[in-house]
Amino acid sequence: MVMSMPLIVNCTHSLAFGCGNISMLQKTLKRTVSSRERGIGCSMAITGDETEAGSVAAGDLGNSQLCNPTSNRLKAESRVGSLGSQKPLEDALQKRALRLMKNREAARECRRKKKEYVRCLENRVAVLEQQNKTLIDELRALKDIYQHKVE
DNA sequence: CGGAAATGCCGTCACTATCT
DNA sequence: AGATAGTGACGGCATTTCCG
Repeated sequence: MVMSMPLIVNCTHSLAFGCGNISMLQKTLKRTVSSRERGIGCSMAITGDETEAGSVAAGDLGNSQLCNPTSNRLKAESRVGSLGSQKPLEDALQKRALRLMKNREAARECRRKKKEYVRCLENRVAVLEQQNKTLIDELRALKDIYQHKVE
């Protein structure tokens, strides 16, 4: 799978819309644009052996779960169910709960991997900077020796 | 010391690539 | 074609840092 990483990972979200339908629409529109605008990326393959066990918080449920318990999709699913018996509704709800749970775990894993990837890159930068420093010193020493021989 | 800004983490949604 | 996994983007909340 081809993955792209934004160059700037963190950003502060200063605009605060609610959790209602309008905000969801705005969110969706904004997302659709922004995800296509992004052209620059870098592959997220971890090539180093500098791995580290990520500190993943235990799965306590967050706040935003309470924010929008009935999304548009759920409502649509519920509508389908309400036309017939109760069973399809239950199935839809169960299916949604399962999907959310899986996605929650996937997101956790994704973040863990991303952090590990960033750590690897940082380690690599540190190693390369050290190597660069060493090589510069070596070059300086050799130049020095050469200078003395010429004289 | 209190409020604002910054940062970190989380859950969710939308989208895409891949699998079956 | 539908199911699934992975991930970017977003908003919300908690905590930390900064500054008047």
